[in-house]
Amino acid sequence: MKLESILLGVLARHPSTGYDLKKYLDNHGRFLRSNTQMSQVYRSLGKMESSGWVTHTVQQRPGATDAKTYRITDEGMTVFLDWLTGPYSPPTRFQDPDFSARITFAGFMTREQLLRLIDIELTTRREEVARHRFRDRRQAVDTSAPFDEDLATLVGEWAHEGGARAIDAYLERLEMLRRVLLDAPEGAGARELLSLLDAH
Amino acid sequence: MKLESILLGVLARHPSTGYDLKKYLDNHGRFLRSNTQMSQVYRSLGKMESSGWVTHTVQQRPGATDAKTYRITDEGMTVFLDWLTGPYSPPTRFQDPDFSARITFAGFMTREQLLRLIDIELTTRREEVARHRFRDRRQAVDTSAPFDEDLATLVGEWAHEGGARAIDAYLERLEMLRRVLLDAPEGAGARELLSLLDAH
DNA sequence: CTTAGCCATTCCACTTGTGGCATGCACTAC
DNA sequence: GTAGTGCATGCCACAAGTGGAATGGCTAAG
Repeated sequence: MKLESILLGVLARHPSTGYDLKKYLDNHGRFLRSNTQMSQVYRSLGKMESSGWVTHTVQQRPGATDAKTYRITDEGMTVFLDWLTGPYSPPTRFQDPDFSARITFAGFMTREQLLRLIDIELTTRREEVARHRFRDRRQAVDTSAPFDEDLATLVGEWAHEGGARAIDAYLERLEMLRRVLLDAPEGAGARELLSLLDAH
Repeated sequence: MKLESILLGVLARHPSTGYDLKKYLDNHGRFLRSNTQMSQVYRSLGKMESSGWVTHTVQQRPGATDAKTYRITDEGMTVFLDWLTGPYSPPTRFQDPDFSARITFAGFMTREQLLRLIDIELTTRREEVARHRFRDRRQAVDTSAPFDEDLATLVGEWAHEGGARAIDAYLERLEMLRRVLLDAPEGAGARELLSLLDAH
């Protein structure tokens, strides 16, 4: 996940200062990235500005540091939409934020594009499960340090079981969203969509 | 999550070549890291060797590239155990692999160390839930690009609900493991521990 | 009155990771 | 036979992220 894509997505919704973006990443966007540094935000912003993807205007704050409000340009919007609706290659870990980062900006997609994205994610994860679920999990141990094999086995089984449940639940939720999108009539409003979600 | 810590952990269990380590990362270790490059593995190995954390011996493979088997040194073991049992600061995203990376090497911990780790993770995530679960999720939209607000609302609610369930399930599993560790008698073997796991 | 936290930006040295290329043997499947 | 995959290492340019410090005014709590 590129920080730039997230920043572009936020700026595509509304103009922000670097500080606002950092706040976004710490609050609403905290599932998209851990512990992003201020410096990283400002550096990305600088780079994107020199690429012509964003521009800024200065807000004078008498007595304090001036605030720069960044806005996405048409070119930036093109870059963002190309990323958002372009080819998606799922990362190895389903917990990685690549997929959620994209659907965070679902408002900029059509229903068809969203469905394509979901289908890719679904088939990838299903394959993953098929390949790894019943694989041999034992691992050789040959160490001079004290090693508690019983504890290792317990924790290993616990982790495997938990991982399996997590991915199963994830698949079910993806399937549910997919069904809602397919079942919903063309011009369904938010209320109608949400009640379909509840129904499933 | 440092690649180095994972590599040290694997080498602490048994000697491996760079290629083996890469295979580990693609199979058993695929939940610890997405898409690690060969070059990255070899570079880390080189750096760790010059720090004195690992050494290598050469296996001649007649006709093919020589294989280097890496072994952890006493110093490397110290560094690894310092990381493993040292202070843990949970990342923002509970899906990030920091916690699982540590418990992957639970065999090198005592039960008490493992319990401390679990307690830190538990209290952090509980606080996180308390702070964010019922927070206002609405976001301003002020864009010139086409934006489907109904779709955005649907997906936003779906994602929130799914995230909430995921973290709840995670908390429950952590609590369960904690209880098993507390309930198990001192010298319990693997079989006994696993049946306790099933019982919960 | 003072401490703490929020607003806001910038710089810097450094560490990590990405993505691809080159090399070359052995074995299997078509 | 030849294409693909697995074994095995290493080099390179570049992109991205880390972790901190410096600056300085504002507001609210104690």
